[in-house]
This record gives sequence, structure tokens and C-alpha cells, in this order.
Amino acid sequence: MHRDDDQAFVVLGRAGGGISAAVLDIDGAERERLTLAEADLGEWVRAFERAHSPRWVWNDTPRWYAALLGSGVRVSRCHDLRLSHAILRDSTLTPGFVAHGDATAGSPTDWDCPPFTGEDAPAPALFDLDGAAAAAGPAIGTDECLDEFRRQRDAVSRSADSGRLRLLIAAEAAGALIAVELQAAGLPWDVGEHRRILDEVLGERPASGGAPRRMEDAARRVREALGDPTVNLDSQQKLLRSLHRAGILVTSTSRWELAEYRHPAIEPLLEYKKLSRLLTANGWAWLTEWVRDGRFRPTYVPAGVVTGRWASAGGGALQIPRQLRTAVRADPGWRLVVADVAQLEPRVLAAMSGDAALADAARGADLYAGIVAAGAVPSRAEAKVAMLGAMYGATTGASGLLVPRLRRTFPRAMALVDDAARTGEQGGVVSTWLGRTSPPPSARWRDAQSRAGDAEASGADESRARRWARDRGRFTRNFVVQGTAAEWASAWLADLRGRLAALPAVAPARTAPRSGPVFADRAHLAFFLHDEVMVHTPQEHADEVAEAVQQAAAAAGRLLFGGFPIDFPLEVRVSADAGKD
DNA sequence: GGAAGGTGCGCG
DNA sequence: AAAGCGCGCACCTTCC
Repeated sequence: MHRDDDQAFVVLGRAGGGISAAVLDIDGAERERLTLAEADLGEWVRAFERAHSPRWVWNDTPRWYAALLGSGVRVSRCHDLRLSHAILRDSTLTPGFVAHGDATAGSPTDWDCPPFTGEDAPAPALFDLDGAAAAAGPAIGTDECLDEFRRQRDAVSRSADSGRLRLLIAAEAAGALIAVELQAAGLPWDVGEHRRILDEVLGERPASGGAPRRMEDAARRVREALGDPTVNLDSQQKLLRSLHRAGILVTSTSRWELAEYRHPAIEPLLEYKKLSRLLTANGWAWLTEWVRDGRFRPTYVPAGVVTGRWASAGGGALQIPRQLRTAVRADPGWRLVVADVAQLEPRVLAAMSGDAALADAARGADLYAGIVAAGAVPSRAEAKVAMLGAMYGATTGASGLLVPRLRRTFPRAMALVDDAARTGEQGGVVSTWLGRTSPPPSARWRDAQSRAGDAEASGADESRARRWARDRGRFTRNFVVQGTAAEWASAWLADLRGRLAALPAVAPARTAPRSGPVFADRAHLAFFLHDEVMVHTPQEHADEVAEAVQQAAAAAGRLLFGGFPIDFPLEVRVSADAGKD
């Protein structure tokens, strides 16, 4: 795992009819340029990685790394130009960073584009997008990539806080690698258990293709109670009218509002909605479409959310209902180590604001109990609702009422989110701990604000401007906390990935081949969701993995917040394997 | 027949 | 119709 400074970076891109690799030293000076046939890329990367462990620089991680992983080649580090570009373009730490070849700052370039998903181009055309690159994704020529890489390095080194930006960019790149690896390894999914749940909850699936038995049954009871034998329960408008005719004067068909009424139609209707959700979101069709060979392989989209959180595409990976969690099951002889962080966002808020009182309250496993102990509010339930209200910007109701009490007890933490809200309301931008900056307000938003200031502004103009200002304030208030929590989570994942890679492989007889060539013989990440990870591991390494997950959390805390005394306690569970129940 | 918007609900 | 942030997806309706 040594690295020599003469081969610190390799920029990969297209040139001529093949692929060219620019080898750079630690100062970014080019030492060598190689031309490779596409078919030789995997073997060359494997050898170069083993010899030099460089940071691989490429336009867009999924475009390159999915194919490499598929041929069994893993890399330890990369620099994702597209993701870094998005950070540097908006960050207030790099005000001079303007898109390449772009006369007017802010107008989109090749680098401002969604990630490659494999869907906009057939697999054989993976590296075959020469001239069409702009439409389908970021620039792909080696020279263009090298150019952009140097501009990004310059911008970071000139920045007011290059240390934080380097951390952010490295964490983002690690996340990009991990996202591809998560999809390649997949989440072990027990199809039999999933089907058992469907049969039990929904009832048997009729051969004719109609709704399953229990759903039909619930629907029939609703129609009877409403005296409306044909009403379509899936049509919000028709259902609403039918409810009104039956004297149920709801203003929506949401479950929380329906639950407030007493009528024989309510119970079966709530039942119908619950079953219908399971059927349409995660029913038999979902299983057929998304689970192959015992693995659920969604596409993860790092920084797919403005705050830097990950999004997902396909299969609703980030919305797997708790109801189905028992279908997530390790291969025989393997275990799933499932870890989640307790109250990540308020802990991050304590650290980034340097609020020692909130950090004290966060000592131990339950931050909300600590808030009660600090005397801010009487009960845990109130502590939770107040803290969420403070981070989301609640102004009314129980939550809004409690927030001022937090302000008295934790003035520094509350000042940070209140300042972020004020800045947003005034049209400004805010930044996370590591320097990801929120997008500026839209032209529509600014127009609305300036129109409200005109002498002839109507009352409607003014109230709309105020409402939009408050909406934006709640967005920026939450941005700083949610975004910094995402940074912590990326650091956690990245550190954990390194620790897992250091664990030994298992013997061929003990492998999990469905996890793919790179991960079949070792512990690997299998799922990630904001503040939760799952690691699929040979059973004999489960204890070490559990320990690694803990150590990675502690390391992430130190990496972001140095010596500031803040805990990130995890709940860690080790599952049984498919052989037990 | 498809795009766009609304509604509702799953996750954090 | 959430009060109070961020998403993705399915379904219905409207419009072209």
C-alpha cells in the first residue's frame, strides 16, 4: 500500500480511439502519458493500483468504476471531477471558481450534469461517448479532465479554508466509490421471507391478476360502509366525494386526518391504504423487478440531495419499509452487522456550534434524556419534538412552543440554526461545516422579494414574499445541520471501508459468490441510509466488523471536529444468518 | 399516448 | 392538512 510521489494521480479519459492515462506527480505535473486499448484497461488499472495506489481522477465515478469492479478491479482512492465541481462551483470558500470555458459564472457547463446511470447509454457504449459527452454526461477527454483537475486543485489551494474543502472532496470521492461498490455487492435479500410476508399480510395473490385477498376484503368493507359499491379507492378525488356523501367531512384522504373520525368506513379504509402501499411499493412486482440472485441492487446517488445527502434511483432503496426488514438476511455462514447513529443531527449541531452544554447533554446514548437532565424540558418526548422543531424551523404547535426553552439552555447551538434561517430569509447562502454551500435563491424568489418592496405592491405580493422568505429560512436552517450530518456520515463510511478492506479474506468454501468477484470473500458494505450502515460479513469476522464500525464513527468525529468532546454512539446489531430463524 | 402536476406515504 | 427539513415512487387527473 505504498505510494510514490511520482505517481500520485492518474487522470483517465478518452483520447483518439482509446483511453489515455495521464500520470501526475504529487505537484500535479505530468510525468507520463499512456494510451490503452479499452480491453486492457482493467488489467492495467489493477497492476498500477497494486504498484502505486494512486488517486484515480476521472470525470464521473460510476462511468468508470462500475466496469472496473465488474471485472474484479478495486481501487482505494479517487477524485470525482463532477462531484467536486459541484462543490467548488457553489462554495463560498472558492469564490473564484468559475466553470471551465464559461464566460458567465453560473451558466451550466459539461460539468454541471447528473451522474452517469448506465440507462442513458447501452452497456457496450460505456466509454464511447466522444462528441456526445455534453448531452449524456460530463466531459470525458483526458485533456479536458486534466484541465479541470488542475483548476480544482488551484481553487482549493487558494481557498480560505483548503483543509476543510480537501476533507469534503476526499469524503465525496470515497462516497462515490462506495456507492458503486454497494450496488455491485447488493443487499442480501431473502425472497422466500419477502413472499411469506406478502402472503401473510396481503393474502394470496389471485391467479387472475386481481388484488390479493385481504386487500379485496378491506376494499369491499369500505364500499359497504360508504354505501358506494363501485367507488375507486385509488382515486383521491372520487374517494373524497364518497367520504363526504357518507358524512365524513375530511379535507384530504391522508391517514392522519381519517384517523380523527369515527365511522365504520375508517378502519377498513386505513387497512386498505396500508395494504395497497405494500402491494404497489414492495409487492411481487417489486421483487421480480429489483431482486436478482438474492440481492437487491439499487443505484445510490451520492450528493443527489442539495444538502449532500445521498439519493437513490430505482427500487426505492431509501424507503424500504421496516415491515420488510426481516427479508434482509445474510447468506449462510455470514452475518449482517447493522449499525445506526443515535440522534446524529443534534450531535452534529452541538459540535459545529461548539455548544458545550448540548455536547454535555449528548454524552451517553440518549441525547434527549440529556436534554431533560439539563432542565430544558420536562420529558424525553418534549425534548425530541423541541429539538426537531429547532432544526426544522417549527413556529407553531407543541414544537414551536418548546423551542424557546432550548434557546435558553443551548444558546450557541440555537444561534447557529437561527442565524442560518435569517441568512436564508434575506436571500443569502449558508454553508456546512466542511464548506458545501447552499444554492442561491431562484430568480423567481428574488423577483418576489423585490416586488414586495415596491411602493405599489399588493397585500398578496407582500404575504407571498414573506411566506417564501420563511420557507427559504427553514431550508437554510436545516441545510447546515443536514448537510454536516451527511459529511460526518461520508467520513464514517470512508473510514469503515478502509477498515473492512484490511480484514482477511475467507477460504473459497466460505465465500458469498452472489456479492460479486471483489466482495465474495470478505466483509463488505451492503447498505447505507443517511445514518445507518449494514455490513455483510463472514460470521467469523462479525465481532471485528462491529468493532470497526464503532472505531470508524469515533474517527469520523475526530476528523471533522478534532478534539471537541462530542460522542457519536451507535446501536450495533449482529443478525443471525439464513440457516436460523 | 405521454408529460406534468397533485396527492399520499415510505424512509431519514 | 401537517405543525417543521430532505427525498423517491406509484397512482390519478389534466392537458396537449
